[in-house]
Amino acid sequence: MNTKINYRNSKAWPFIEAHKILKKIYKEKEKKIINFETGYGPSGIPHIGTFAEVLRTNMVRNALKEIYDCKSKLIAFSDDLDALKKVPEDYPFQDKLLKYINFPLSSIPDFTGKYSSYAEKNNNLLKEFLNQFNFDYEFISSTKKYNSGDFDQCLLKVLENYENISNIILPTLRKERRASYSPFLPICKETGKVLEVPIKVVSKEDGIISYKDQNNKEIETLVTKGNCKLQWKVDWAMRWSALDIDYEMNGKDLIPSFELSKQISRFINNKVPINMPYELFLDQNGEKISKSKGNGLSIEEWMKYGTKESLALFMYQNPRRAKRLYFDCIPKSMDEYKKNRDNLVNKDRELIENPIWHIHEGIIPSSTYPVEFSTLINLVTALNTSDTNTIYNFCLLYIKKDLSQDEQNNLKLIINLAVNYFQNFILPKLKKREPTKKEKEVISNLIIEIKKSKAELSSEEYQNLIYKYGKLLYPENLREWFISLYQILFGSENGPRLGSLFYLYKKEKVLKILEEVIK
RNA sequence: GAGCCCGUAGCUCAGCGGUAGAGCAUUCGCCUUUUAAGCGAGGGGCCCUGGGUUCGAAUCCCAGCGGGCUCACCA
Repeated sequence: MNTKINYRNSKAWPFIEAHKILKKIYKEKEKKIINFETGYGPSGIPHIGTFAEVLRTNMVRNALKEIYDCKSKLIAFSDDLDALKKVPEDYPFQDKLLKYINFPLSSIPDFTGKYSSYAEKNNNLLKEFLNQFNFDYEFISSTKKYNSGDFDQCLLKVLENYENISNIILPTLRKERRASYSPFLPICKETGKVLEVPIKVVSKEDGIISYKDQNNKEIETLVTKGNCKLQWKVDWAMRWSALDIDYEMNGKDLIPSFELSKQISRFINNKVPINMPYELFLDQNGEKISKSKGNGLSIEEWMKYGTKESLALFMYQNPRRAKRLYFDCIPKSMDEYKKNRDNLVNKDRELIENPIWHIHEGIIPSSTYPVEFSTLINLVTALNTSDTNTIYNFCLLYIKKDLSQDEQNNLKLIINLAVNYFQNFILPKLKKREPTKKEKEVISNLIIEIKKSKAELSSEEYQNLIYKYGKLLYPENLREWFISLYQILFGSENGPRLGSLFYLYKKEKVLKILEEVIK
């Protein structure tokens, strides 16, 4: 911790959140470790929202580290004992999965055969994403925790307060649902399904309840040792106590649920984390992003066109505001990242207000890419090519200074991203125009002249030739000539300096391109 | 019905007590050689309305109007 900085006045939200934690734990003298939790439901592939939650929670954790010397832990908790409620629309083995409705996710096979269960596959996808960002986290499987008995003590407490807890939930439910509601969901020994059935308390001391199975037979079961799962709002509250959770974020859709779980926790160990609700991501039209609709962006899609840092920056900005998440966000975020990185000053005070500090957990990279991403996209568009070497060499012509190894690597990296962006979003919209009869004539004369030259031409020589023939066609207004060439060659009104481009392409390729145009 | 978010340039948004900002769009000027991947110059705003706090409000508070999302099945 740097004592010179007054963190208390920081406007950066991770510090504001960290101070809320500090304020609370000052009262708990025994506190040895601060636990941050993020939840994940592995019923489908990880959502970008889940990812955002981990990223943002980690930013708070990092801010806390800066102001308070204390151990902390980031828990990624997977609700893999939850029952499968419906088959995700994009899942390839629809029919096979349909047979497993109401089964715990961790008990469903993975039909690709690569993982031990359906939940395991999705859990691993999440871990892969988190590992890409080098998060330091502890992954916890709900199934393992229930089965190991780690939750037993808290489960018995829930049973002990069965009536009190039920009374909190029941008023929030509709009549039909009230009849069948129970905080405990027995896992059927015969079928393996998670049952939503009314239960009777048999013995609070021994932790035994009973329910009627599908054949109307009265079955007794322990609530402990993985025989029962808690209904989720109770489950959430139980987890706070069992895992001693100090901080947890949630989407605004869970605000009412959080309030209920908070009440429930009074009957367990009364542990309620500091909480920050965040706004949900919207798509281009302002609608909620959902996997089934396929709108908005997935993590993979972002990573195809932007760096992980640009994604992290997007997640950092204004978590309490609903933000539209679509393709246009990527170049903007890429440019803002560079701007923030270039604006970095060494003053501590300003450093912690800069998103870059939070994105990189306080360890600032020594350099970033040497050109703005949007400029690079313009270049790729102007060159109308996906050839990364040509683009790279043109960049070097333009930058005119030596690049460090890091900068070279960064440049190569974002050129690939820019090419992807160009191919998917710009190329389909470009329309090259046919040259007029006169233009064809002039271009073919240009071709002849280039052919005449024995050696390779320099960029100046190419440029001179272009001027020479342009003057024949547009003696008063050479500008028209260039606009025409750009339209014919690239489908846009602006373009690169043609002499330089031809020089990079070399004679053979230049001739090929020009001949193609006048066919 | 309840909760949350948002109303700032034509569009998308940033700013969140101290002279109204960016990108894109638009208008004008610029191609025989310091980078047209553009460059230079301009136009465009009762910062939703009304009240309050303040020396001072786009910014904070209250009320309203408008837009949107979420929850009230499941998680």
